[in-house]
Amino acid sequence: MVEPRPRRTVRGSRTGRPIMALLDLLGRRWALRVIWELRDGWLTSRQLREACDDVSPTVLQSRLSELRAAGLIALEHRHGYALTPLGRELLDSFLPLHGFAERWAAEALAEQG
Amino acid sequence: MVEPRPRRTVRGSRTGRPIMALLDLLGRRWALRVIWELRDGWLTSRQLREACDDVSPTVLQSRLSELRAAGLIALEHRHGYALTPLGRELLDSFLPLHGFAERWAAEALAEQG
DNA sequence: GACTCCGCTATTATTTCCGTAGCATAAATT
DNA sequence: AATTTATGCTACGGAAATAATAGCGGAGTC
Repeated sequence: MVEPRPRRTVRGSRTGRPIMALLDLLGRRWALRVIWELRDGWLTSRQLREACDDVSPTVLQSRLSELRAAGLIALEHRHGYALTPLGRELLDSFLPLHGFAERWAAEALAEQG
Repeated sequence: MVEPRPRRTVRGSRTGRPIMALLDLLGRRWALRVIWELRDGWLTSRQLREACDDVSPTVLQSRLSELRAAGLIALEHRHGYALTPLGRELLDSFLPLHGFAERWAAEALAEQG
């Protein structure tokens, strides 16, 4: 699967707008989750696998490659994976989602049990 | 495919934490994009289809059903689809992504042309 | 030199998604 | 009243992405 990059046409968009490349990248399975799980620091690929409910290594490695190519995470020898400054910035950008998820849960419970 | 709801175990998570349900929901193809395209108001399902680069109606309808069940979008007769107040809140939560995408593009260009 | 953990890959089955065509309904047009 | 147009939505077959399991080569450790 092609690695999404800004200013390049991506899966589902012919415009090449950066936001589209980003939505393609983040819309792939486990991509958001991986970034989320790296919020507190380094994780080896196996720790990451555990953290993501034993995701299959095939997809995990795909996502890791893509996220690395996108410059959002980095791999350091004997440490594992971590967010780059850019990746950290991205995480901060959707950190409000966590708070939202809680409100969402509250509202969904109120409505439908 | 099961519709993700908070406090319910979802695809890829046995914990039922709301954030996991949300990441599952938003991690599906076109989910983020649909919310994004609804940022300026009502769109009929066909307008939405066009806006999403002619996404196949099969998947679009799946995402629309899930997003409706999650209470993030609503369908009104003769108007089409629009974000609910909750959905609007979600959009606002990841609106910073747009700004991030632009910085990401700038940085990627600087690094690799 | 056997252990352990690392990042990563091969293979096969399953799930999800795509592309095309088309349905039933309802409003507008002629 | 008949036709046209647009709505939300579905069926079906093929393509693509993901899953599950097993295992590789390398690097440190004891």
